[in-house]
Amino acid sequence: MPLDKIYDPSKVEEKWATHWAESAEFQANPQSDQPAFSMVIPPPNVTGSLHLGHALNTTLQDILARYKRMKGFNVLWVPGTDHAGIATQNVVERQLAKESISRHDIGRRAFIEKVWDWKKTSGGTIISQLKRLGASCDWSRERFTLDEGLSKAVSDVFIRLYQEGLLYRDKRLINFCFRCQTALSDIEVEHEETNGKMYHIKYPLADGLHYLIVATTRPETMLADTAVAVHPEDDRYNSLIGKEIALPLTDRTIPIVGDPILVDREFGTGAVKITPGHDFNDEAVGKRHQLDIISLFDSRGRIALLNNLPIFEARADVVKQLEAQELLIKIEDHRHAIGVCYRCKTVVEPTLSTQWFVRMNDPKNSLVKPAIDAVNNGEIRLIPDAWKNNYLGWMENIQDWCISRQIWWGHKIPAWYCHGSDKDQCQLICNQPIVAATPPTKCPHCGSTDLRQDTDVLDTWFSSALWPFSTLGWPEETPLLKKFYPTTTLISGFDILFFWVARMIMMGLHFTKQVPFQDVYIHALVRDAQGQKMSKSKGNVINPLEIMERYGTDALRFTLASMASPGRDINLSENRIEGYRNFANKIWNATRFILMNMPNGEVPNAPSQNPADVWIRLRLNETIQSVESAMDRYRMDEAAETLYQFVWHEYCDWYLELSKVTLQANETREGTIATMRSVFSDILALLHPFMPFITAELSPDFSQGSYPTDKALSFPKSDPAFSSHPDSVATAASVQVLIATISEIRNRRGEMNIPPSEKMSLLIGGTSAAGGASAADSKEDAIANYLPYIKRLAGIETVTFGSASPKFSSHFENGWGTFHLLLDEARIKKEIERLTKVLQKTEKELDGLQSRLNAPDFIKAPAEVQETLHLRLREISQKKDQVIAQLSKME
RNA sequence: GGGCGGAUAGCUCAGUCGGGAGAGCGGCGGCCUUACAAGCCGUAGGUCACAGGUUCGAUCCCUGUUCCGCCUACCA
Repeated sequence: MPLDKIYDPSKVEEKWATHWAESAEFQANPQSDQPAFSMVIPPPNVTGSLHLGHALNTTLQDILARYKRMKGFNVLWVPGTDHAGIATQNVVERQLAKESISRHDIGRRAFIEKVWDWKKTSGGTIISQLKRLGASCDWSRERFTLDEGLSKAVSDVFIRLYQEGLLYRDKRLINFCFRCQTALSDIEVEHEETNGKMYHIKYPLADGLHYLIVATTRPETMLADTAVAVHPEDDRYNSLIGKEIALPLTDRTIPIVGDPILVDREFGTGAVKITPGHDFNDEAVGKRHQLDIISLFDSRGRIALLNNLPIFEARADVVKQLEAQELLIKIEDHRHAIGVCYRCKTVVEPTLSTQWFVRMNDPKNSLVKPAIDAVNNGEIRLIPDAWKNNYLGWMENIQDWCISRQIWWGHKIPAWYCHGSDKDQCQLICNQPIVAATPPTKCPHCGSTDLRQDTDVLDTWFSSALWPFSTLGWPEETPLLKKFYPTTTLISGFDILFFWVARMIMMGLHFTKQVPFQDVYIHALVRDAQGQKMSKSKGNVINPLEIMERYGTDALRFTLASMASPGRDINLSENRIEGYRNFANKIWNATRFILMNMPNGEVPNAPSQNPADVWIRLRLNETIQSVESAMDRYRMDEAAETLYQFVWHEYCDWYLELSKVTLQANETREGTIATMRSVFSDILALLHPFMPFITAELSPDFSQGSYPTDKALSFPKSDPAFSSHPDSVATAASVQVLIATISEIRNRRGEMNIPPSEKMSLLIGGTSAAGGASAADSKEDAIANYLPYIKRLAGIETVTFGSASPKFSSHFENGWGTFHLLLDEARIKKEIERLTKVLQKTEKELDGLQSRLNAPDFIKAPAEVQETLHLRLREISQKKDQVIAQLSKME
């Protein structure tokens, strides 16, 4: 079936995506004795839909997976999704809101059912999009963080951490999002610079005579103040330490304390209101001075003391009251960072609350220390390693991790509390949670059967921290776990380095006593062409599915791969994608050309000695080696670029063009077809990890029978014996001279605008170094083989050999001799112009070189450097002499 | 405040044992040379952010400055 003239990805991609998703060829085999290679996908949110971050992440993993598979590894790539507690709950709540229903209206059980329903109908979107991208995951092993097995792992880990004292429940200040109605961990709070106000407020002393001025950005919290702090060495205030303040708007008095740690004498007024119930710093001050803690907000962020006003209205109200009492000195503009919820961007409030925490700062460093060591000693490699310092810095300052969330969608906390009535018997003990895998039937202390499970669920990141081993069956000793754990490589974006990667390292080391992965490849963010972060509000979001539609999935994949240079964000520009779409078309048309020359699908098997065939095989070998070297260093960008250059600018531009000569002659034809086909077949294989669709589509044309699966399709091997053989090397060198010769002639034709249709004449003489007619004769034989190539590719009709030096010609020299491109008199003016330009350039280059060589201390440079520079000097001055000779001859 | 990354052609980006600056796109000129006009051939275009330093020699190493991005932090 003849191929279309233009490659249309939409005609083939769907077919292959479906084929890969349904076939068993990517299923890993725990019984195989091939070397294992394993990865787990960073599970996208089940609510997700494909964005460019997913596309990049998945493409890089797929390239690696397919590459390793073709290299003979037993590859396991585990796919799956994350239940994404808050995000998913938000989605379903929004749906209910359309019917004016809140989750509380229908209750917890019914709501959870709704979420599962939603998951069943809509949760597969992201997975099918990953499949559409060509991801060669083992889809038979798809996991979900709320699967039974994974939930068992979560429960086990929770219980063990509790038993080891690494998990505790405590009433502490935590970040609370009143919109999501839940506590958040530290890193779930984003800091946003905003223009706020700084309020200066008069705080009268209890004696009624003096006052202090405090400065605050959150005046409404003053209702929960329990002290004012000053610096003990601040002469303005230190005599007041120990005195009392009559806190305005309340009937309370609060002490003035001296605290050198918190108070900065230079900032604000040097006197700080202390609100331990709503500020992390103040909480610390409160601990140091045994201050009371007052909580202002109810669970919805309203202040009971102010008629249940929400925070921002309460602020306005407080300001109004202060003004009325003439206690407000001034309001200044003030730029500062406020914390917002990473899910809904609502301002979060530090709030006193009882929550579960993972202890990071335990004296034995059980979780943190091993995770630091593993990266320090290279057991886990971060790539690029610039991330190491970042990682270590964060780990060294890590705080306890708040893991309980007051939402409904997620893993329920396996803890029960006794609500028994016999308070006298075990009043204290019954307040302790009963942590167990299965619901206890009665309180072990008082025997009461009134036990109620903790209503909170766990932070989504708690379950994803176990992902590399929970997906393989842990805590069971499954064959899968044995064969594929620790996983080989993790590919992740830097944005979840702390949310996810660091926690997997801690949990992995603690529970499996092994690293969860050996290499962590950290890729960057995809931005728009101007380097702006893509966001819905800016309207600059590029939808990968739309790109795939317009340019093809291979083009998108190749773009992402080739732009993924380490440590740098990707600014995705559409013209780059278009360029790689053209590349796919180039491959398509190269196929058409080759098939045109093997009309019956017959593949001759004769090895060829045609120079161009030898040359391209040698270059193929070198390309294979470069690609392998790049892949081993996780330089997918380098590998992609190398392939692009080789395929387009060597194989297509030169080799196929040169081959048109040998294809014309019966005695050379077969060998060329064989080489052309086999090299191209290797090219398709080399490109397959990057552009799986088009290569899968075209490969069958170059092999007997049907499309070979990845497992059968092996990565091309380089052939060092052939590459280093003196005959191959010599032939390839000659072809390089041939290419240079053709380029020189084309260059002159181009400058003079001589169209290809106009055939020209060439006179070839001996090299000036050898000189004389005999030298010219000896060259004649050497060049003879190459003349047909020169004629066809450079538009030459007649070639003569001789030592004459024609007056009207453009001339150049190389290893083969002296070439005169014969011109008619009318063109000489153009040639003189060209030569004058060349002369200027040469002189400039010569000057630069001369001055470097003449530098007084240049003798200190290494001998070989001196040598090459002198050599270059000789070459250039020789060239200059030639140009001058040419010019003088023509005048 | 601290830390990290970036600044190279008009645009998007490569480029480390320090020794002649590259690609794609765009521009310009010429070609339907029958695989491909999503193509072919040729060509122009850069004080490698700025200022110092080390060196025989710096896009590359060191110091400082400016601008941009990100992370992080208790300046109320």
